[in-house]
Parts: sequence; C-alpha cells; structure tokens
Amino acid sequence: MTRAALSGNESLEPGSSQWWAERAAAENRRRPRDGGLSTSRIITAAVELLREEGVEALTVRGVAERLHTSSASLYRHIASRDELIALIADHVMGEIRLVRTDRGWRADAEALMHEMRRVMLSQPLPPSVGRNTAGYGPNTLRLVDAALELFLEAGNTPEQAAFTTTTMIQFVAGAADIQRSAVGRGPHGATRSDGFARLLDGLPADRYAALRTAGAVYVAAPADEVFAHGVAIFLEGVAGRLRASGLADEPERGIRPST
Amino acid sequence: MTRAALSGNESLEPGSSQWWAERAAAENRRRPRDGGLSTSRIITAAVELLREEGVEALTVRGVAERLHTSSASLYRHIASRDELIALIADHVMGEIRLVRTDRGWRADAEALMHEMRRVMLSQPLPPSVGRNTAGYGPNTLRLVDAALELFLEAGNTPEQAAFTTTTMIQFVAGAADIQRSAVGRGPHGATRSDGFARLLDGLPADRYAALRTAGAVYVAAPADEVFAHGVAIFLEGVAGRLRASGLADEPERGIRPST
DNA sequence: ACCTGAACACCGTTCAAGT
DNA sequence: ACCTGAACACCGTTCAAGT
Repeated sequence: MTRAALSGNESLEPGSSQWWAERAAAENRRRPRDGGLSTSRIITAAVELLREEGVEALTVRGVAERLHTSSASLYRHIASRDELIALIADHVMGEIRLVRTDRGWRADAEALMHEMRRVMLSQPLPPSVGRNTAGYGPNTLRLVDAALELFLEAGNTPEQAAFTTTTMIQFVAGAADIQRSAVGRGPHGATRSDGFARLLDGLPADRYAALRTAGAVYVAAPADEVFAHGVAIFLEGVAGRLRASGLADEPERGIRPST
Repeated sequence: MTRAALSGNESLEPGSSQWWAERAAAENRRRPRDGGLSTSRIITAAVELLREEGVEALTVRGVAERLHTSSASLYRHIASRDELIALIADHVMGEIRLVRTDRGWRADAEALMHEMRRVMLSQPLPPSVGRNTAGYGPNTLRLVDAALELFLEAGNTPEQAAFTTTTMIQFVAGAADIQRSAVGRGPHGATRSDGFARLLDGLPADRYAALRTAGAVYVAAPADEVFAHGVAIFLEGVAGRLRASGLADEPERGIRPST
C-alpha cells in the first residue's frame, strides 16, 4: 500500500504489461504539481547521470542529488530502483528513429537493426536494460510494432512475423549487450589480441585447434563488421524461410500485400 | 599490490584475456593449502548459493557464510566481486556438452545452440554473465573453439567462421538473457496476455496497427518455439551465405573439407 | 605469515517527525 | 497533506590488530 507510488498498483512487477498499463493510467490521473518533481524529470535526470558518470553512478541517491532533493522524495514517484530502470530503458528506446526506406523490407529491417544498435550503444545502460524490462513500455511497443509491420509486409504470417520480431530483438540486444560489456579492448582492440596470444600459449596444445586457426580474427574482428555480418545472416535466413514456406517474397521494391 | 589476490596481476580487468591468462598462470603456481579455502571451493559455493537462493542472494558475504568464514577471507582468493562473477560465468559454461552428431554442421550447430541455451537457463545468473566477462575463460574458449570448428568444416573462411560464431553467441545469449529476465509471465504465460489486452486499450487507437494484428501471438508465443524459429533463421542464413559466396555447402552428411 | 573482527563508505528503502 | 532527516538493514572492500 504505502509502497505503491502512483496509485493502487500494489505490487506489480516493474516491466510487466500490467505494470505498464497501470502506470499509464495513473500518469493520466496525475495532476502536474507546481514546480515540483515528476516522473519525467526523474527519468531525465537519471539519463543525464548515466551519460555523464556511467552505470555505477546511477543510484537513487545520485539522481535525487542531481534534482536537489532527498532520495526519499523520489519514492513518491517511483516505487523502486527497478521501476526507475524500466522507465529509463523505455525512454532510451524512444530515441530509436523509425523510418521506412521504400526500398523493401530487407532494407528497412537492416536499417532498423542498425538504428536499434546505435541507440543501445549510445550511452551506458544498467545491465537489465536491453533485456525486456522495457518490453511493454510505449516506446518499446512502437519499436515492436514497426518490426511486426515490416515482417508482415514481407509476407509473413502473423505468427512468423511475431517470432521473427522476437528473434531480431534478441539478436540485436545480445550483440549490443555483449559489446557494451566487452572487456579488455584497447583503443584499437590491440590489448585484446595481445593478451589472447599469451592466453593460447597457456592452453593444452592438443586442443583448441580451431581457435588457433580462426582465433586471431575472432578476437580482433571490429564489432561493426561482425554486426553487419550478423544482420546479413539474419536477413538471409528470414528471406530463405519466406521462400521455403511458399509465401510472398519481396522482389525489389516493397509491395504491400492486402493483409 | 595488496588487492591482487593471486599474484602480480595488479589491476587487470576481470574477464579480459590478460586477466584470464594471468589467473591461469597464478593458479598453477599456487600450492593447495591444507583443508583451507580455494578459488574452486569459492566458485562451487557461489554457484550453490545462486541455484538455491537466486541472484539477489549472491553476495560476497553470503558466499563467505556458506563457507563458514568471513568475507574478508575470500579476498585472499578473489580480488573483487566482479572477478567472482567472471569465474562463475565461465564455470557455468563448462556445463555445456559439446557433442558432434555426425549429421552435418547444421545439425551440430542446432544442437550446440539449444545446449547453450539450456545451460544458460538452467540456473539464475547475475546480469553480466552471458555477456562476455567469461569470454576468455577456459570453458568458454572450448565453446568458441567448438563453434569455430563447426563453421570451418561447413566450408567458411576463418573470417566467416569467426563472424558467424560471434553472431551465434550474441543471438543465443540475447535470447537466454531476455527470457531469463522476462517479466510478468504467469504459470501458463496467462498473466502476460491478460495485461497486454489492457495495455493495448490504453494506447492511441490510430497507431500500433501491426501490434493489434500480431500482438497477441507476439506476447503469448512459447519461448521454446520462438527460439527454435530463431535457430532456423540463423542456420538458413548461414547456409544461404555459404551458397552465395560459392563456398562448399554441406550436402546431407558431414564431409570434412581439407582445411 | 596468515587470518579476520571491526570499521569505512557506501547502497535501497522506510517512516516518524516535522512543516 | 505533503515532504524529508534520520535511521535501518544491508552491501563491497579494507586494514589494523590479533594469532
């Protein structure tokens, strides 16, 4: 009771669809006070803090300080740190620009994936973001909607479009997440390869044969190139499955099927 | 100096290749004391704690308690909580069974991906695991080696094999990560869909058209099926690119090219 | 030389006491 | 009715004082 900051959402799990639904309702109900605190001011401050001082600085107390209040005051607007993080996650997703290129679904999907990754890497984010605590936030749903639209227009069934959208998000989020937390990369990725040679030396000589063949390029590969390759695999796979299931594939330009 | 638990690895970033190399060297140097503490006992205790009490219970103090010591004592064997997490991550990867099916690279890759996911979902893990803090640990390198081998035998160049391996890991890790943190799923995923209908009602009626078409199946889709679909897309994409680049594709059974 | 109790500098969160 | 100082119950990490 006391814990629910914004109404009677009792103990809904932050990030769940019910939580987002309740939050939207409560936010409409709310009357913006004088010059006081608000959820959006808190989110803005939190994102600034994140950008300027990194993930480790993102504490409830830190956000409060930036707003010249006490942490206790924030708990009138957010019920927990987890809520704050879910809100930040969706907020960041809002920076993803959704544009249609008119060059067919493959070009659109490719652009969308690169744009998602750009935004996810554009600032530090707490570990749980990029997962799906934001999954049902308004901005994230816009993204999901755009992806579903794209894959529907490509000729997929709703189920295929849904599965493909989830797969796309999983891949892009995974790639961004891993790159974000990538460790030991020097300015030119040099540090990484250096230590790697030493590392291989320490391993049993009769194993790790493939690693000795392709390990160098595996370690040194520029993240952008690897991601572009991953996108190509994904698009090729989606197109291949469209052909296999005898559904409409896209010739050269986008033709909207009468769905 | 004082901080480096296991030798002169000074301030290497936990998870970096140098850190793993240094750690392996130091571990060999070390003489196992009487019946005392050891890194592996610490890891075992940490993993037990994780399995029994979940991510939130994984504290240095909690691990110490389980070993009937003080947290200060653990710092003789690990330099920080981050080190502990990197070690746990690689330890868990060690549970991945690497088997060749003799039914060609596609079957092998498919089995490997499902096995990776199984292990990643088999127990709670801290957020940063499944990213690449474990990237250079011995068990993780065995996994990478197996994947590289697979894709090399399929006929890829070392560079293609490397890129494809990274893509595979990113996708599987992303899928597992998102599913792990999936929020609001009831016993039968019911809760999820329930709240979703209410959520859609709250959204502007003139937008989110695709979401209204495919949203239900998007939300309710069983994670296993979605993952299987994602694997199919990935394999199809890899095969497609192999054909496109004129490199050897796999007919029906595995034929080792003379790489 | 090794170990660790006790302390330090933080956290997220709560709530009684203020206005 | 709203706000918040101060406290609670934790953290990770350190180090002086013990053995």
